[in-house]
Amino acid sequence: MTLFSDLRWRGLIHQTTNDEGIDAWLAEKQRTLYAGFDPTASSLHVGSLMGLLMLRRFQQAGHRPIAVVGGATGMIGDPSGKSDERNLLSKEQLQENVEGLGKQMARFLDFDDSKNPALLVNNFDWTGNWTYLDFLRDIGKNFPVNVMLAKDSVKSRLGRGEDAGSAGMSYTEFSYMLLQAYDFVHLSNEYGCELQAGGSDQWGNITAGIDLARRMRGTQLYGLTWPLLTKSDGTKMGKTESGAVWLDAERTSPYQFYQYWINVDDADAGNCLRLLTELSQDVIELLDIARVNDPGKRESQRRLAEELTRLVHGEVALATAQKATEIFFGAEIADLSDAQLTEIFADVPSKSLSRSRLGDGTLTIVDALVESGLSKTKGEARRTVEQGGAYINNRRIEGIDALLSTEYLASESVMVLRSGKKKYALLRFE
RNA sequence: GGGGAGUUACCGAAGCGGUCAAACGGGGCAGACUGUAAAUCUGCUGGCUCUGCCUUCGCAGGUUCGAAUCCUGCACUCCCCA
Repeated sequence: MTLFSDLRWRGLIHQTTNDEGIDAWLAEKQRTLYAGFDPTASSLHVGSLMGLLMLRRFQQAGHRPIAVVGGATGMIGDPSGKSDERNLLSKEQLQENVEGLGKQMARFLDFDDSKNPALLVNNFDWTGNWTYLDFLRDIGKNFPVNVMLAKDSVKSRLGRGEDAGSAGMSYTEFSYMLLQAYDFVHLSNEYGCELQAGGSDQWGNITAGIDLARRMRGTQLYGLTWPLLTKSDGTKMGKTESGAVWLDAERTSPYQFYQYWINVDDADAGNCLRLLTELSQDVIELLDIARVNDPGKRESQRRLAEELTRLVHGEVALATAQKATEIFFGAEIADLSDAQLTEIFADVPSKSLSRSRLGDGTLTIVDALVESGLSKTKGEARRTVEQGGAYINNRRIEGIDALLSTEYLASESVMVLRSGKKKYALLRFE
């Protein structure tokens, strides 16, 4: 199967500038392509996965990927797909973000390959030195305003009347597409880059780049977009109540990341497997069948979580996330070390108590629940225990008078308390 | 300025002299069921040194053996008439 037919099968192709020819064009020889990443935060998130994986798929197929971080375009703000004018980030903040993104990309792309190494560039490097007058004369001259006004990203913001929510648009954002268009021209000059890939909201910017290249140099460039990653209910993938799902372990722990995918709706699982994993068509189709026959087993979600966690956080973090999952969903906790518990329960509140309280026979289960913060009052703690909702190391504790001693420790000095199904807290006895 | 209604626990809302820590609903917390879903069902839901004690029914006083319930004053909210 060719790269392109695989992408098609996965549903990764939304539009191309050359539907009939692109498959053969890619098969013909090594091509260089690029995709851009917005440095609006210092970490990539689930939304960036599509782009990273796209570049990765191309690299694995022997092509040469360029990841462009928008140090310059980020200063302007891409209006595509946005209903409101964006706040500008400071230069310092942008610089920090650009560096953060670069580090994460090494997980997905091989920058040292001898045949087709990936490349990471920052468009500030070639855009920062333009003077305003030069830019207007050399670039701006090639942009008919009527064409610019016809782009969806502009139209949707200028719509009057029926589109009452439209927020207008500043000249700054209106100029955005010129910068991105020039990126493409620059990359084609500098690196022979002929293809730009992006989310479907990038179509207008991509074609703007292709037009500019034709006008300035008479060269033919190509574009390709992937669909936006949305759930069956129409909302964006990668958002939780507590915010975006990040690829940075500091922001979204590997456990939370793993859990996010485990909880993907049945209706979205097939799509996610196709769009976000590198599993083969055979494997994915078997998972589709399994999902219909035995949805309760959730093999698709497990596989999805496994593949993505491994890719983003590595094998070791995956193992920890899986171990944590086992524990969080009831497995009795025993024979672990402080270090392991600390890692698994990284997201759980903990409290330190004096070790002597374990020896003197005064610390009851009720006290422990209150100390840990799992219960607000002793009355509440008592109720929890009486109703069978109190656990230490995932073993139910009966009787409100139960005294805690060192034999309840799960490791050298840590005890794992749980109230109800999934509220955990650690007590450290030091 | 005149007349009326109200202020109850996390929220809404009963209670109108003792059996009221206060009905009922929502929320919350546990349990069962279950696919780490949704729905459903059950129990609990002021605090504590817990067969009892303490603090709560706008605030402050008073009547009474006894008040969330009656009286007086104060504060705030709402409605009607000017």
